[in-house]
Amino acid sequence: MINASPKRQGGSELTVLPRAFYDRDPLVVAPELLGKLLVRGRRSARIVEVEAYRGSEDPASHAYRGMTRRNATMFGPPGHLYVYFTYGMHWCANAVCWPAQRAGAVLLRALAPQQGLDEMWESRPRARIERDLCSGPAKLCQAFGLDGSFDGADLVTGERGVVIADNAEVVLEAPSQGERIGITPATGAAWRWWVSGDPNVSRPGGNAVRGLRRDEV
DNA sequence: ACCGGGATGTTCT
DNA sequence: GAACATCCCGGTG
Repeated sequence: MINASPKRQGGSELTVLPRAFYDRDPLVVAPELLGKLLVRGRRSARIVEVEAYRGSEDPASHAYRGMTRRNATMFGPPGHLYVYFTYGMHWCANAVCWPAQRAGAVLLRALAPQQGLDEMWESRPRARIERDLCSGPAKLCQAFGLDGSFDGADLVTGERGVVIADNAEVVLEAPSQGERIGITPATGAAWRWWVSGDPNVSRPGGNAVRGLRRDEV
């Protein structure tokens, strides 16, 4: 039980997002997560890029073909962290959404580091500039030390020391929106959102894989 | 800046 | 055996 009510370095209290925040359609939750703070111990960062995965209705979702050992957390209650292993070496983190069984999730794709940067640099020795710390789904897991032992962690109680908190200081402009990145069933759905112009966004030009250009909103 | 390819091993077919 | 919600490095302009 750590950091259920984390404090900023300056002393102002942070408000942890309640369960009800996550208990909604991931398409609604995802853009609302922009600007919120991911907090673990002294480390905190503003969420600047997310993608929605719509459970069993979404061919690109890990939950599309039903529950397996890997994706079991997605089928549990909302407000927990779904952390999975991919490409033989990387971890990625999602916030579980929707009521249990619907298996919705929001992938955290990029963060803007706020505090505890020294620990992030230590966790990411290959990073050369600050925007390399959290500018990708696997990078941010490295920076925050998130791995399989955090799969299922409750973001509301802060049971394993990780929470997502409100961030009243940030005024949020209308986010940019485009297609999701790195999925093979290219669904055509624009279920990725990012903070316009933020240098930490993983691919500012949209889905620009292999020379493809995407229209931005 | 952009592009191509290798790393690396779990999960599911 | 193939796929994988990625990253990093080394090539070329």
